[in-house]
Amino acid sequence: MAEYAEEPSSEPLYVLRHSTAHVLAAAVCQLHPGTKYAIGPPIENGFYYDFELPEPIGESDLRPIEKKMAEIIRKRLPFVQVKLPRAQAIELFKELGQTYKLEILEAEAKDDEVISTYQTGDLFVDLCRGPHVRDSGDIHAFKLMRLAGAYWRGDEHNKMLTRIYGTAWPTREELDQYLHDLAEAEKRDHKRLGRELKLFAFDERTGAGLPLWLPAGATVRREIERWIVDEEVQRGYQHVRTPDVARLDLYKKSGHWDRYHDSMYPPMRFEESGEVLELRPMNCPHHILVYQTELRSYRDLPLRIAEIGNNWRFEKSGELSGMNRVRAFALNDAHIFCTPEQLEQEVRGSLELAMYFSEVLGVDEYWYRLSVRDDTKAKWIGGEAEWSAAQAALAGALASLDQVYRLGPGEAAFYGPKIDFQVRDAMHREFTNSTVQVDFQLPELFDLEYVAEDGGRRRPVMVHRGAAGAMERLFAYLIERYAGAFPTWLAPTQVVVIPITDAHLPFAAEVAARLKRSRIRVDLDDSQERMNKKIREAQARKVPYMAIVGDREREAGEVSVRDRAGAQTAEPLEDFAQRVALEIAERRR
RNA sequence: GCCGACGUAGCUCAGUUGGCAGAGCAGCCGCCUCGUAAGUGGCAGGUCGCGAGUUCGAAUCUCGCCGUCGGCUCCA
Repeated sequence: MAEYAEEPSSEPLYVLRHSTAHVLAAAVCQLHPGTKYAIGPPIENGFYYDFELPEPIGESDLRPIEKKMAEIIRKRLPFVQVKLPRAQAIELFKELGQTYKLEILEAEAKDDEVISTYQTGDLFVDLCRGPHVRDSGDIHAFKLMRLAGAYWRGDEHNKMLTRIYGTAWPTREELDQYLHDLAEAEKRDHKRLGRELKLFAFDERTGAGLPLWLPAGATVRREIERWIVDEEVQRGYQHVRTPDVARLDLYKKSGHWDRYHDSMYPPMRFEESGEVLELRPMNCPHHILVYQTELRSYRDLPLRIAEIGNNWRFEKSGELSGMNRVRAFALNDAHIFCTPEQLEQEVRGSLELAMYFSEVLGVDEYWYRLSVRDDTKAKWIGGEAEWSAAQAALAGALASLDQVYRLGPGEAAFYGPKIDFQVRDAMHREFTNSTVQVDFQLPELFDLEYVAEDGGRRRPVMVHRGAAGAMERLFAYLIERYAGAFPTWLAPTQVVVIPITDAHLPFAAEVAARLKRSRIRVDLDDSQERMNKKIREAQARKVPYMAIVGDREREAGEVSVRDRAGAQTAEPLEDFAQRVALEIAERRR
């Protein structure tokens, strides 16, 4: 997301949106005298502007603001750049009572710097590098979208300002297209499809952020999990099962309680015994305990402990979002214990596995974020040398795979840097799916050791990795990626058998039985409905194949196959069963 | 948690200025036996999210909770 530190850009769309933000601010100041304006950058698809308003406003106030903006646009007010010495700029914004602009000037401008301001006619003046369109008449198509609160400088300890989001386009047609695309994206929304396809449900009686996986959704998940575990075992991972709770002390020792107790479930305290148990927010401490069940030799390393582990995090209510952000989730987790020499190779192996999972599942639009520390010292533990060794291993592994990445300063885990696989949902919001993290700190905290060749004790390094991420978030992604039309191997129902009339039910049952023998998930639609209705319903459920049978098929031992794209073929039942089974076995997309 | 919006039948939504709660789809019971996206008739279904308050009277107004959505913050 764009910030005030954002480099100015002369890209035309960027300029247009930035200029529209100025017009928005001008309109708001006209309608709400006494408004202080903070920052108003262009962003992907639009712009926003943050205000401190003299009185609270609601969404019904947006319409009048749009009208005022249209008025300003009709006046064709020129955008004029005025350069001022810093002292004079400070004087100007002081007179205007624009304290946020003063704060920016004082924090970011050097004493001798010439300050750029932009005037919109005589209505509005902003601290701004520009560039801008020539005059407000160059703005042809915009719309205010919504209202939101946003903390000044993105810090929740600061005052919350009122943010107005808008969108702007060169032409009316492009604006309409954008709005149309938004509506289309909403149809792919996993929350909507989750309900329509009966994949999962939320019920306030279980509590916020606690999904119920319905039979169809649980089927997709089971297929993914079976395959994941199988692949990992194949690659030398050792799958374990560890409990969802542990003594609170375990998380105190790991440092998690200290840092994250606000978003951990409250400890369960038992009066009689004095025991204090805690729902686990992640799996690493348990896997460390697995490591410590034996004295480990260098010959055991790398030791890859894996589990699809349930994690419990009490996310703030406003942070919950469908399946993307829940309070209970299952992570495709593993912790690799290795020597420093093995580190880069293990990172590389983890990346390759995550890439492979992504490819087979169809997570095909992602990029790598190398998440590193920033200079907020208190957030990170461990020494400089370890952090740079960790970062070198991560960057080295990416380089060895010829992958480019973007840096994410301040996005590291508290114990070390990581590579995050970043994806976008249907509404273009960014999420982390897979992750590979290097950790020198937990081995230290838990005093992990292995016996080296020379008989001495050494400290292993840990790689934390979620190759497919959390089942919930992955599912949300896949639902949106496929708009609910899963590849056949994942589809909850793979074939619906549809008899043309009740007279064909016995043969339809035979067809279903034959398909089931090949472990194909098949439904026989024996409802009292017409064939057309049954086709319509199978289509709505996005079932990959319909096997439609009547007299002709019964006589020939065939099925009439209609796929969900609408293509039709007639083929022997045996051929159909085999080709679907093959498609499933190959996990074809 | 904070800002804004929202919560009416299983789902999607109507419900005038406060005056007897509606439709379509889904469900159930019939009839129809049909060749590639909705055959047809009937029946049933609602503490209007929950709890207070205002009022002769509240789905509608006020307040507090719960939940959902969009942002902000957070994301081990």
